[in-house]
Amino acid sequence: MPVKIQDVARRAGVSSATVSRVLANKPHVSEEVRRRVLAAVEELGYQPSRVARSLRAQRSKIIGLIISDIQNPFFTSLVRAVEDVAYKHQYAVFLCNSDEDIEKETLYIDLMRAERVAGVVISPTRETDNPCQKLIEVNVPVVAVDRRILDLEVDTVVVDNVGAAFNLVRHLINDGHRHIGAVIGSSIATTGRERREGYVRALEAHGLPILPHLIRTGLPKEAVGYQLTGELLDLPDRPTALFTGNNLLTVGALRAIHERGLRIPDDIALVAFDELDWMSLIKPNLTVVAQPTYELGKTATNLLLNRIENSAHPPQEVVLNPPLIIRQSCAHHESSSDERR
Amino acid sequence: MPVKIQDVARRAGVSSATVSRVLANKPHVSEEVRRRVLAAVEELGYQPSRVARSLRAQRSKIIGLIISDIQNPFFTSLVRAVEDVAYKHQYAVFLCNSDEDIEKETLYIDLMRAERVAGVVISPTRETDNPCQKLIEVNVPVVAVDRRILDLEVDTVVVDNVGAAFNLVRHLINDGHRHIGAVIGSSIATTGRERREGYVRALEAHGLPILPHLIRTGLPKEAVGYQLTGELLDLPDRPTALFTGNNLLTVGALRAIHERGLRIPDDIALVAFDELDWMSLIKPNLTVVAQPTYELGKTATNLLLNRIENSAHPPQEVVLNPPLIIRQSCAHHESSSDERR
DNA sequence: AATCCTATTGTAATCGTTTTCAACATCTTT
DNA sequence: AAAGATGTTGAAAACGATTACAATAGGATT
Repeated sequence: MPVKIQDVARRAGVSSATVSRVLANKPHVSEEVRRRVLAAVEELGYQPSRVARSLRAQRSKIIGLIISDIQNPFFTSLVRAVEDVAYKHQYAVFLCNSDEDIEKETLYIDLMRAERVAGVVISPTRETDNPCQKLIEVNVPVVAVDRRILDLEVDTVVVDNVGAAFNLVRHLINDGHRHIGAVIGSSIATTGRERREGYVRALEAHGLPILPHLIRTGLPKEAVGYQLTGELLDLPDRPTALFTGNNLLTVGALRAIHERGLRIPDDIALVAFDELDWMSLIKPNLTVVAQPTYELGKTATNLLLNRIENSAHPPQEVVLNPPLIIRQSCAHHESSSDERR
Repeated sequence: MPVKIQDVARRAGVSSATVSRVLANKPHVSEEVRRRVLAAVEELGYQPSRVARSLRAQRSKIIGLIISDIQNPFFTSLVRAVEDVAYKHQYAVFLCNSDEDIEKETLYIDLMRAERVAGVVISPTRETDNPCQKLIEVNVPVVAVDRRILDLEVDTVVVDNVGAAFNLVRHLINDGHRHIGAVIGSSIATTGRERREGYVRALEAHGLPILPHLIRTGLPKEAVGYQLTGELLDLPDRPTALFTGNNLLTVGALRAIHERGLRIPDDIALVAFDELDWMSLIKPNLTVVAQPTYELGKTATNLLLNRIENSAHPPQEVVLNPPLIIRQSCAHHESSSDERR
């Protein structure tokens, strides 16, 4: 039904090869013919079939984007960045929501392969045994963003999770806290593992004990944050401060804290990984590490496009440093000064 | 590079036609051959090229999704629904963020056409003169969601904006408010126009005057909500209550209200269109109309898939009724009782 | 046993591009 | 003027699947 290159060729009185050459801005076409072809294209409203092009070129101008939770504002911002960059380069974006589910992730990766996408940006559900392997095998470029894939050689864009978590927890310690709870994502994914490590290192660096029952982990969802925080708050030796390792976990934590009528920072101090734009509306404002989400997505997509152009160079790793933003959620803690000296 | 149907055929000792028949579960294939083919597929890890299929079938198994703001949780939830339904039916989703920009929307529509997508779900930037026309012309099914396209015959899924806005404003009036400001999206899009209409009708129904300077409109973004609300609050005859017509406008309004140290509902009452999941964290909880966002996306996608299967039947319009949720942001207003009797 | 069906399989055309190769024309160089 | 170089164009072969059609074989019916 739609008009095709043959129609344009007929209208302009040339062959389809010539039309193709004009459209691709190839040399060796006379001005006269070029003019006629462009006129025909205009008149017929011709639009090349990207499907036919993809088949011929053995590669679609599409990039796949696989994330774990489209409803998480962190990823939303990342998606936005990927989309912006792709749009500028005339690429379309396949959006896939893996839901932290490895089966779904695998299916989507098969889909990417079947669609012959030019490349994939992924925030992998887990660090090892990742189905991305299948893409690498058939030479589809992959960029890991936010989370790593340990056993594959791919371009990677992450933040310094260990350092940032370390800074957050050290801040609590410097405020006098000695009994600090952690609500973090599970260690299957990079973010959970590394942020936990930052927490542990900060305690160790200050000679504090690592108490396993103060570290709670689970899927990075609000309901889980609510649940885990509740468990910590109801402990006989309730922590005086909390570190939450993910924005949704933070929302859940806040809900649990509010529900118990506890005040921040008087009853419990709170530092959080990642920021949410509406957080300035709640009091007190939270001390957080602000992730450069848009930057993350933009960098990843640019890396991917580079790799698509030229796959020769060795994989790159970009580590961004998220700033610590100190606000009012963790004032100086008095009582603990008795405990240590 | 990837294995193709010919490779499978050779391996199984049959022709590619037979392989195709097996994979499509067509009749007239002997059990013996079917077994051999499936074994070959398994051994080679064959995956059909969806690109070649699309070319041959003159239609991709892809649906296009064009929304105006991926960072708005309303759309995020909608995207999620579309993605879920598409996934179940083996469709991939092209995500396009139009940014309320008609030029970008047009470019994306051209892209959809060039990619020969099976259909498009769109929340159109404007009601009239919509570029979707171009899709209809080439028989690509379109479903409008959240917002209408007035001059095209397409399936449509929206909420009862007029009714819901009417209910919200009536609630304020019943609480004694007589001087009510409105911060709404501009009337180019359905949501802005219809919600404004609901506001106007509610005032009229109660014999209240429509004061143009109390109605502020603009793009549905937080910064705009902040700006417009600020203007209303700084008026010499500041309204005693506010109606915000969109979730992001609400966030901006809250910021403006907080910044001026005003209390809700004592200094100013507030009712809002659409809900945000973190809103339960701020006090007081807002009286809102809760949009069934997931339902919206799900219904739209199902309608689209139906239309793709069978384009014969006349366009449908589904109108969902969002519930009014009364909370604490608009207590009874005393002073106004003097004004009217 | 001749005829007709039906079940199974293969051949080849098709979808809409791009690109290689060859053909021809024109221009330069000797 | 012959030879070679260069510029412009078209014919045809890919890309990888589906499918209309033909071909063959075997079984049933007369």
